[in-house]
Amino acid sequence: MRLTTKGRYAVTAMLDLAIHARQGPVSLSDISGRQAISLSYLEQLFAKLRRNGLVESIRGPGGGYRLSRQDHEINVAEIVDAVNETIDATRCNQKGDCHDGEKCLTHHLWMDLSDQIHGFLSGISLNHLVDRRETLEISRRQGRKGERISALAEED
Amino acid sequence: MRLTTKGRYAVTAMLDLAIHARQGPVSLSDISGRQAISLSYLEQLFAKLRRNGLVESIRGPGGGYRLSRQDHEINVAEIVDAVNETIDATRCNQKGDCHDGEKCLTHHLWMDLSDQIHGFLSGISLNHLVDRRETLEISRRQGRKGERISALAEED
DNA sequence: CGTATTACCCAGTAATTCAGTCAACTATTG
DNA sequence: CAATAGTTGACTGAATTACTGGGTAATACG
Ligand code: FES
Ligand code: FES
Repeated sequence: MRLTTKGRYAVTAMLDLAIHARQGPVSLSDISGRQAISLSYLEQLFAKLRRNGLVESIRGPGGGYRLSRQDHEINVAEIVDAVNETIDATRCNQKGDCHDGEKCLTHHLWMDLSDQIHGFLSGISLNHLVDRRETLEISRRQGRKGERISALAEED
Repeated sequence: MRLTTKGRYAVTAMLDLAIHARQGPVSLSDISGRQAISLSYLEQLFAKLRRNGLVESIRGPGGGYRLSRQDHEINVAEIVDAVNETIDATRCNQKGDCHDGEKCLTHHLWMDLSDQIHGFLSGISLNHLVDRRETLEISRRQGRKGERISALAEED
């Protein structure tokens, strides 16, 4: 099963993108600064996100990245899938051949688990995350160091 | 998140143990033969399983391992936990400090995911797995090469 | 008693994967 | 043209995994 820093960073970065969306394209160096993710590493991740049609890029000065769909149309599972091959709990990659060409004793269990995880993550959209109270909290705290985040979180 | 061959092997081996339970203690070399898992590797896994009170051992000729509880009282989450530290989807190990001492933007998401997975796996007992039709199928096929599995799967 | 059988323990290793870096390149804006 | 920002690919150090081997301790059986 693969859920590592790579997938987590990707989701974090996408969420950052979604939060700052209305201020126009967001550059990777902004995200890098706010989320403490290495710029070069972000470049790798966004290359994959772009190939999978989750974001689009605007080059040149003032450029950056933008979600290619609305934030309620992008779910977490897609993001993880995009950077991490696939979030699959089986050993055989769903092929059922990890004993010696045959299904191992526990194949079905891992298939079920994969479904479970995928179902859960695909039920959560970026919009969903943006709206969470805690996300606002954290994002506002991050905003204080450097970025103005304007009228996004003016309550509480 | 850690779910690797180690955890999968552990569950597979425990299931094998549960299936062959009524024939007395099961030796690791039997399991090794049936499930194609290296003997020395199994030893490592069972050391942990034993320390966590999931199995008990009988030494000497005719010895082997035995479940220390009934098969419906052992669930998959316990097994994975026993060999794999913990099955945790967060980066911070539940501590909420992976940004710089503070929660990252997506902390809550990974917490929820961890709960989800843990809930799912702890709802599945060994007994549950033993009773599945597919498990019988596969086990019987494995039985043909070497081991007699007697009247365990005489239907279909 | 002694030998075969099994668990137990520890140290080490090859291969893989992750996380991150670097450097060179291309496209766009102004 | 110069500055900005994305694009690409190769590369590295560190960690982890998966696995091996050698030796020790307990027990049953003859
Ligand atoms: S996990 Fe699919 S065959 Fe073993
Ligand atoms: S995953 Fe817990 S703080 Fe980032």
